[in-house]
Amino acid sequence: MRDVALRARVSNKTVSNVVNDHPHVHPATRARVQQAIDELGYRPNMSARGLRSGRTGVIGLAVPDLRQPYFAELADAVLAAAERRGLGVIVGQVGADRDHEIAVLANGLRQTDGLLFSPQRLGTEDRGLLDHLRYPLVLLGERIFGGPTDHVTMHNIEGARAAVDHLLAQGRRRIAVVGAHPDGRTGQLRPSDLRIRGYREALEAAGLPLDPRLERTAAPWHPEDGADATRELLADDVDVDAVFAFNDALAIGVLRALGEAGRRIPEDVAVIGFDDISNGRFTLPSLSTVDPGRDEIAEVAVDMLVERIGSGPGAGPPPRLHKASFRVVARESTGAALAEGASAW
Amino acid sequence: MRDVALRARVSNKTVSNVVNDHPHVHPATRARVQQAIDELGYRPNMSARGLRSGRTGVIGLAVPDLRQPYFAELADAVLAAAERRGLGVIVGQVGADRDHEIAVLANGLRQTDGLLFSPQRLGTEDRGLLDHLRYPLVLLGERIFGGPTDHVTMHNIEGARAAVDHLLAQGRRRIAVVGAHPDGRTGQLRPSDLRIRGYREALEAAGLPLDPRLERTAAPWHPEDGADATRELLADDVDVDAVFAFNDALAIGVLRALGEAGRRIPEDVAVIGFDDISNGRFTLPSLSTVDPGRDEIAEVAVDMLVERIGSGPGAGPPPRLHKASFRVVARESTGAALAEGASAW
DNA sequence: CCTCGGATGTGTGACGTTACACATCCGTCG
DNA sequence: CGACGGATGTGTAACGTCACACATCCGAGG
Repeated sequence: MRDVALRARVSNKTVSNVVNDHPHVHPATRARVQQAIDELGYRPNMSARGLRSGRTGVIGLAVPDLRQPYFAELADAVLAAAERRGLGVIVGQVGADRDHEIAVLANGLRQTDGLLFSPQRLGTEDRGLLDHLRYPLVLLGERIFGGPTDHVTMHNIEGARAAVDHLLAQGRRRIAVVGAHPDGRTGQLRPSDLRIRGYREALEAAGLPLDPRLERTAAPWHPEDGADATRELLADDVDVDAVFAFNDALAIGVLRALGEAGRRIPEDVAVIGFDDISNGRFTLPSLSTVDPGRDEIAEVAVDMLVERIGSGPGAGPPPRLHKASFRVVARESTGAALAEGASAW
Repeated sequence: MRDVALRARVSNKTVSNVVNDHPHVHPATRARVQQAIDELGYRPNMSARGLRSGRTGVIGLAVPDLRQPYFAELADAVLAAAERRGLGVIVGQVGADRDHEIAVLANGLRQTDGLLFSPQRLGTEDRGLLDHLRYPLVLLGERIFGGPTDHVTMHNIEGARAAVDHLLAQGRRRIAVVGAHPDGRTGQLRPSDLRIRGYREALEAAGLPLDPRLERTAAPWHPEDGADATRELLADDVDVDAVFAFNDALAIGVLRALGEAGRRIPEDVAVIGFDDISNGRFTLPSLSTVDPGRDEIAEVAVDMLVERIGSGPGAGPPPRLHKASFRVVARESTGAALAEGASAW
């Protein structure tokens, strides 16, 4: 910077002013400085800027695993949202490791101004960990409620209910779910707990009985788990004309297991998932699903984080909870051939 | 840091020595300093460290789009490899935008020590752009050859040839490809050009004729493009008993289009893809493919970049080209029911 | 008993940037 | 015509860390 200043015959503060688009720089001076910058190939040193300003211009995103399409697409959305705001994103993979999650929470990600964190193992019972953070944090996903931080989530109950309503509207009456989890400790509010609640609400509202044999557990939510659960469902000889899988990865496994068993989709069994991963468009048949508002989640989460970073520790508004809007995406697997029907919220 | 030093009754520098595990610190002193660190909750300021050392401990990874499973899985592998070396990774999505790629190349990613870059639009003809970089760069993928930088790639020709050999070994004789590109400018060596070369070599080695009607173009390589190309192939009434799709995303579309047309897989038509994305395990039928050695690519690329960062500009070994080892993964879509047969290279 | 050298620890300054307080210039207004 | 104020530009001092050159201590060997 000093070299640029000497070459342009100005002080280095003026160079700084030019680089940062400060006002009160004469156009001629600005041009001279810019030329010197170009000639010398000067580029500001981000570490020094970070040291001086206390900001790095980089945020962290901690997700369990990018190989899960949902998180890859979430990362995509967050990266895009951050780039629009001139921020870099350091991505960290935490895995499904509770200790690793605690470590990330304790330290944040190095070199970042704040963290977007989508925990998979930590739950409501760990909310105490959030009390004395040294950096701005915005939580994504369902696993911690009522903590002292901002939280962006989706309409799990309502989305699940809309998915089941969609199946009911197609005349289905024996609707199974795949992806339930055994009851956890009190206060656990996992996505599976919420989604099964939406399922039960929808059935009850329709005056249909609940049948425990229709509620199948599956964990983790990978395709093979959905396939296994479906094979067991069929082996138990339960009467079933539709399956609501708690995410699209499970649903892909459900499609596969039904296909193996010779069931026609959607004629014999309709299938709907949750997440709207892009792959669902290309399964055979294409997969109906619930779009949980991923882009909105990313936008809002980055906005909240930026605001927290800007307002400094302690200050700023009280913790907020934002639920993104969702819609049912009807495709072939529920017999809604081409209609991308929407059930907005 | 000064607070820690005062509390532990040592100098600044000794705190630094403790933090950095330098030798020549008395165990008792180390313990006292560590206690002060814990009591004060001191955490080193990475910006200052970066300013002082000239390193940030963060590398950049620029990929076209994380929604493409191949790149999501590549990112996963790179993140894991970087974490093992104590490095952070700033991920940038460049899209399929030539100007954006040039901009990334010109500037690197902010706040990073070096860049792993997987270009999608830049080609051999742009190699001049690499001549005067201000930062260490390692290229991933096929699109630039013979430039002045390290380059990690896969065995495109050999992998494609092995895929076709696998089909030939199953007795297939009318093998189509999906994913060719129209001839580009001279010197273009796109993956499609290389993979089609492997295809032709395999056929010629087997004494089979080349049939232009069997070589179908498709771009970009998304599932719908594979489905479209397959529909056209079938509409043209070409005799075909196997399809080699140039990546797994295309192959998923191929499976779909064949299914729509009532062709049985693999009885009527065998299908093999390329990339070994994890989703291929869960299609119906499961997808045979070529594992291009993604983990090896990530490991080697990060190693090379770390080495370049360490050796400073200009120094270090001459540009290297590393080709990862590959293997054919035989699954149901080529009739190899359960065997995860390997054809190592 | 002295010297020497390894182990241990210290002070100072500089990395590149920006904020602060301050100078200077020039046109305008009373 | 003098004073005032906005526009424009300057010097200096930090931000937190680590490297350098340098002290000091202590035990071993001559």
